[in-house]
Amino acid sequence: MIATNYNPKESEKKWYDYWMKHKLFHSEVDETKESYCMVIPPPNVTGILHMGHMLNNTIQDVLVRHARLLGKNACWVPGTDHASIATEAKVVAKLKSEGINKTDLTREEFLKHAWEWTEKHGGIILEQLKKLGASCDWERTAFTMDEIRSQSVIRVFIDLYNKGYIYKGVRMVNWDPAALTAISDEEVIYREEKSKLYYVKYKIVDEENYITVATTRPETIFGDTAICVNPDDPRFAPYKGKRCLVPLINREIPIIEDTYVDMTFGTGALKITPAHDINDYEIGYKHNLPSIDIFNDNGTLNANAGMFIGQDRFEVREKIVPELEKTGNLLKVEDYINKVGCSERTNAVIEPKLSMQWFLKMDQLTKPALDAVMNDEIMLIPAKFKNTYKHWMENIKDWCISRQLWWGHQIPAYYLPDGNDFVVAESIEEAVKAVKEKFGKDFKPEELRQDEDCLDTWFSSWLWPISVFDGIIHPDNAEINYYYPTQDLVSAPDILFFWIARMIIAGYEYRHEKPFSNVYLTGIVRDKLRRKMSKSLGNSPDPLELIEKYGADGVRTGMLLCSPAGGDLLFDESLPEQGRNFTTKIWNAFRLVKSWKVAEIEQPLHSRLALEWFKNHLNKTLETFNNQFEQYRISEVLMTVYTEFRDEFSSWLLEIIKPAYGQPIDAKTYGQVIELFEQLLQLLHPFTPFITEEIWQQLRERKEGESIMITRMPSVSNYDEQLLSDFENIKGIIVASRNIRKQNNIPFKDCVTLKVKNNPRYPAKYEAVVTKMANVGEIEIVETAVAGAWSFIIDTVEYFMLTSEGECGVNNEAVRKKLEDELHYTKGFLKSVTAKLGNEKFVSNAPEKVIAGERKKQADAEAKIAAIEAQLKSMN
RNA sequence: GGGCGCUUAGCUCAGUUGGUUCAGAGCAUCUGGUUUACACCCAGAGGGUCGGGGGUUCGAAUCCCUCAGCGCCCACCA
Repeated sequence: MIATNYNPKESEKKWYDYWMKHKLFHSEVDETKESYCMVIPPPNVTGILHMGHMLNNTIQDVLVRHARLLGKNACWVPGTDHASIATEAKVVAKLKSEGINKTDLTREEFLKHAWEWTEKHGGIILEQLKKLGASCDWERTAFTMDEIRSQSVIRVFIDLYNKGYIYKGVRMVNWDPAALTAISDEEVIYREEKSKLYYVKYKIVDEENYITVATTRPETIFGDTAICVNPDDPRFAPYKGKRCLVPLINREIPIIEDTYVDMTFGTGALKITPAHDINDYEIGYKHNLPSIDIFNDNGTLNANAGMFIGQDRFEVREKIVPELEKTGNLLKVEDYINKVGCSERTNAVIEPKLSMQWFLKMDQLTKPALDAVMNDEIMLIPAKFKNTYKHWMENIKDWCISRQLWWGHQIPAYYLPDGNDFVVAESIEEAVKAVKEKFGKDFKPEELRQDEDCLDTWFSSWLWPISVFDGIIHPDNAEINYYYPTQDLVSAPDILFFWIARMIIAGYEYRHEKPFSNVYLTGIVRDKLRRKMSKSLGNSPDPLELIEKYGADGVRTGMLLCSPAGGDLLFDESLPEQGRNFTTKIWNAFRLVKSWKVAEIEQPLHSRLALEWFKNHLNKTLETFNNQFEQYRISEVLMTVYTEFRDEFSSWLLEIIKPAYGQPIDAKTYGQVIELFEQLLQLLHPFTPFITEEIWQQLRERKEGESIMITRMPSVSNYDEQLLSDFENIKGIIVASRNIRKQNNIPFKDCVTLKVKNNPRYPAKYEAVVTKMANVGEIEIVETAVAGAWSFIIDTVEYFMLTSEGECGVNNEAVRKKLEDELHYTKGFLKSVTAKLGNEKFVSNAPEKVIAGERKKQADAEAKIAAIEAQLKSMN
């Protein structure tokens, strides 16, 4: 007995467990099979599933299930990322809520807390992915900080250092005052912000004159070490070589000249704060100016400032204004739109800061990675991202890879007691040896000190497609050789540089080969108002609640129905609702089929014809399906299957073969329908894995361990275009007859009579389908129009409909009007085609094929006009 | 400031190397309908001067120019 209603919850649990039990997601090296591999973009280990993950992982699952159905050895490797900054911030916050400061802990103590936190929250997100139906090979679950991945990172660091790509140096870096670490250029997001432009007067030494600068950051005046003007600016000629006083603290600084200064901006004078601005730093360097760092790491002012010590930089910006006014050093304040750099992670305003950091030289590494994308060795989908990628690669700067954090891979550099000389080594023991070798000195392990910093998270994830197969430490192992390069990567465009580009770089550096062939870049999930989904706006639904409400299949379908490649997905609940409705539709079709009693009776002609048609149709659809899949047009593939199932299979095929109430269905038809249903389920399975498994299992007797997941997708066979087109005409006849019935209140149970005016285009072969679907008696071929009947034209064939009593319907004015409109239109069409064919330039320039097409159109139009005119005549 | 992309039905999008007079879907809307799978449904219908202007061409949603609006990426102008 089949349940009236499909129960997604029950089905999802049952089949996911079943798939796991039979290890159907698991892949092993098998040289006899083609591998299809994909690595998951590892979510933050302590993160929870959001809508972006849903979209992303649904697409991945569709791809991997599709590959499996094509008979490939499909392997989707899951895992998580330690997410250095994000996780450390969470742990710090958690400790703080318990009254513990990170600074009170040793590194070891802190890491203990961090690991506890990770063990507690880690993997939650992976469990959530299972609810979605993700068919990952869970036995391969990796973590960027587990043993193998950590070793890989260290090995790569050392290798790059030895190759001379990694260096250590004092540079101006982006300092995140909230996370208390340096971050890379890519992690800085520039925003426009309303701000003020403060005009601050600096008194000239020994004169009553002032020089005025315009600045957005008056709180940094304590770090000023010069005022700079353009040497060509006549306004400042009198001040050449003079000195002035920093307001409030009255420190003397020189007035210098540099062509860098834009004379048209502000007052034409620029204050120079080498410690807190990248440009000022360069000018300071050039002019040999001292650098005064007035900030603590957390963005408060330090003792160097001389005032406002310990207060936050933004507070000071407010407070300094009245002080400057008091001393007469503030000329005016203007509104100003400023570009402000913020930390991608903490959203804190970045403070340029001079500090000792580790960098990776990028210029040489990027070459093969750039070429690979430009010559389509690696396809970006959509291709528009090629430009963005190229631009980034060509303008890449050295990557700051050190972070002043504890949660991450500690930099394997070991310092001698002098604190200056160091070696890079895999372990302390190795370091001792290396020191001996390099400096000829013997030290005990405890005398060497490892670098305090850890590495940027992306310095581990850029190895992901290699390290998940242990391809760094054991570059020749069977797994990496078999699975690498992977096929597809599904990710969001916002990590194109952070992650994707760097994986490509690492791929070529460490495997001399691309890490993947296709990069599918998803859109961003937004709400209907195009706003990003965010916690603060409260516009982000909880994915798990959606699954609860609409079922995983419904949510998956809903996400994909509306998600063009690379385009944003404007989500609202009508989408999963539509998805859910579709799963219900599938269920009901299944119920119908299973409700039939099968008998060894003769197959009705209409069933045989309909099945023949549908097989052809399905083949054509399958071809479309394959083409769209190859182009990664995932939502179009879904739509293709959606309409095939709902319109062609359910509304046409099933309706045609449906036996009369209480009557059995012939075994032949039934068997074929089951087979076709199975094929449709296979096409649907990548999108709706659960319900398709549920139905597939019930459609026939199955053995334990069998699954639709591991069946083979049907392949395309030839189909007959003429047959398909004839059948469309048959549908047209049925639709037209339904309309006439409706307009004239003729119930379906009343049989009607149909006559056809003799015409070779009439698809007589399929009469039986019309007879059943339109409930007509025998169809008669006539030589002349039937006066007074309801009439219509399909493909230039004229049809006449009467009630079974032979009563003639009366064509009403609306019908006549419609015919007349059509006649008018067709005549116009004919005229244009005829004119075109009469145009010598067209005939001589257009290709043969086009001209032949036009000729056919001309003939068709003429035939159609004749048919309509005949009908109109018969109405008179 | 530089680069890239977008603008097609109320909404979200297709529209393959230009082939015209029928610019397609899905959703939404409207009109009918409880016929024995399904109202989470069925049967129908309406709705677009393809952002504006100009050009190339026998022919333009499609190619070129220009204007307008939107979006993304990059960039050290205080």
